[in-house]
Amino acid sequence: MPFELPNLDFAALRTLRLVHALGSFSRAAETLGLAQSTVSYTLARLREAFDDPLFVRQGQGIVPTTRCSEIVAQAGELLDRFEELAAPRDFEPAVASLEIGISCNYYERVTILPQIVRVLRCEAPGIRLKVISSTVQGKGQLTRSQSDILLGAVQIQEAGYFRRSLFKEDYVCIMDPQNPLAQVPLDLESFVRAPQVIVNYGDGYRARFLVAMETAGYRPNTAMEVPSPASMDRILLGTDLIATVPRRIAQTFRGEVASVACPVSAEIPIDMFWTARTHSSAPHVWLRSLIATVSGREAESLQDARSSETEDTHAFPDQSF
Amino acid sequence: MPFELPNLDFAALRTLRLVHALGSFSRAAETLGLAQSTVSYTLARLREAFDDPLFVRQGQGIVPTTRCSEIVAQAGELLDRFEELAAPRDFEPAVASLEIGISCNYYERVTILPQIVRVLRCEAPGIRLKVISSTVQGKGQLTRSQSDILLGAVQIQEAGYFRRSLFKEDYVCIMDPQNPLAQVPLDLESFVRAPQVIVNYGDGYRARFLVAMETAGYRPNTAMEVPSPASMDRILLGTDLIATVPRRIAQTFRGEVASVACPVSAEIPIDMFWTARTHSSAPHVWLRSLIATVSGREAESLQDARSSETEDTHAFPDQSF
DNA sequence: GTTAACCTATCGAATTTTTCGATTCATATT
DNA sequence: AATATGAATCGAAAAATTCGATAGGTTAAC
Repeated sequence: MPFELPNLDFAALRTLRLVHALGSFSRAAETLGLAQSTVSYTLARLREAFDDPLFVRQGQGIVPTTRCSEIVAQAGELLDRFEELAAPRDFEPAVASLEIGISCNYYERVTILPQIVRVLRCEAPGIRLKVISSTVQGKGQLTRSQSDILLGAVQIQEAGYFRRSLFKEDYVCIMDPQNPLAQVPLDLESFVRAPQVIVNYGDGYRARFLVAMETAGYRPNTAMEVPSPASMDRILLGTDLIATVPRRIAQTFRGEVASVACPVSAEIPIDMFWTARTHSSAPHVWLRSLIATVSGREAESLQDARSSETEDTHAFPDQSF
Repeated sequence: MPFELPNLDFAALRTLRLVHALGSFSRAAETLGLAQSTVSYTLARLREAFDDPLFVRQGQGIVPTTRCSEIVAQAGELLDRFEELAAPRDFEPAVASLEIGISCNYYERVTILPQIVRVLRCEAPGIRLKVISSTVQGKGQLTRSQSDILLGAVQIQEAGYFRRSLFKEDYVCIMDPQNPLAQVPLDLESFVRAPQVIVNYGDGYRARFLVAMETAGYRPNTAMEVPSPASMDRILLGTDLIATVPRRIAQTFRGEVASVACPVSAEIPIDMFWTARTHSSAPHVWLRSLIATVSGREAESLQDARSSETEDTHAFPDQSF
């Protein structure tokens, strides 16, 4: 009996990964819906199995040992492979019961999700969507399994992610219907001069039309910044302000505000990303296909986020290598 | 947030692998020293997790489903990787590959690092040292994991740091060999009067002999300040200036400048600090031991940076609680 | 066609592990 | 000092795993 084979369950590895990601036992417990003492006990088992303190106290919080970071990296791969292996191979939308995590921002919540939800309630009422704000962390949320699908105008260069292009969006300018600018096509000069409400998405992101403007040497007349285009109509009505928002956002204000083409042309490519972990899971394949379908015709082209390639057998397959 | 998160432990995967190999629940149970019903129960869990019968009865025995064989192949890899991951990390310098961060200043880079590097290239060529300037932030760099080891004449009062005393250094005065002061032992009065090049280490630090002088009521005749003792010889040669530097720094100028004992006695304790984060990591233990060894005999005394401390049972142990 | 041999599945009880709430302990902050 | 934060620990409760015994099902032998 020289060696005792270490034993752990995958849930323990998930806990380890989460503690590492959050830097806190208590927050991990909260996220998992468990008591803090439970996480503490799980960590004790992990410490035993790996014969390492894993986390040591430092200052306010905890800091992972060097070995811990190695382990988390490896364990992450093990978990992904296991979850891929255990992913359901077949499912019936009508009876399947599971939760799928989607990470996206306001734009996708407004333009894509409502249609998805409608279909889901009819055809797959057992699929529960857990939508979280991606802000600028969408990629990390995917890799940490905090979400299964990432939607948005995101660019991921690295290998290890699958991508499907959904559609391209462009900008329109919206304003009070009384605004003189709403009466005629908007020219560039008027656009640049007009007092604008700029959406800054809570910092860390600059809308593409702003980048395009700047590249062309213009600077908008920023009268106000807000973090989200939500209820922009309420802001604009009765003012001389204009706002430049994606076309589909503008459509949600239909009737309330006037919209005209934006003289600065900029495209927003909206993509869907996922990882190998859910790549072969039947419900995920189904949902991704649904998302692509409701996103419209443009969704026919598709690719891997990485370079390579395969083959497609479904109506709206995720990927062709 | 994936599906009904499947959970299994690695022991279950081992059982699966064994059953697959032996083609029998009972023999697997026997091999594992378990009851047959236990294996049956484990298989029930596996069947649930993978949503597949895995084994179906045929004739005398059982036969694996195709999915089962896939799973066994994958699970075998998962098990191998897990066991590799959980295997006690015995550190072999010759093959280890990792980076270790050291925070120190010019003095330690000149006196300690060259010897370390020499040993490392022979015995542990896979260890990459990342040396950063500690200036006066060494402690913060440690706690922020910007470095793993801090070397220098540092005093850390707080708890949470490990310390090992390396050696004590003293000062000598160096000057042009032609300097009259170089011909006889230097007396205090001449020392105080002599025009000095003062090393200010880029502000924020005052050399200990300066503190000692001031305490004794003397003030040096400062002719010049420089941030580092590097190439001090080039500055001194052909002048009447003197400089007071740690003995081992002076030795790097050997032959170029004359050096005499400094009449102000001040000791510089050179210590090594680290944190719990790397305390139990085999490569770090090994390197710390190496640093202590090449730092010489004086390294035998050792303590914790915190209050408690004990004696030492190993040749050059970091610490024993 | 019955029986014997050989498996796996299942049941109830015993055991072990996991979880929880409360408390304690350690550290940092006021 | 006092307070706040967060991990460790304790005892009790809940859940899971394990075991022995037995049931159910298939094959081979008579």
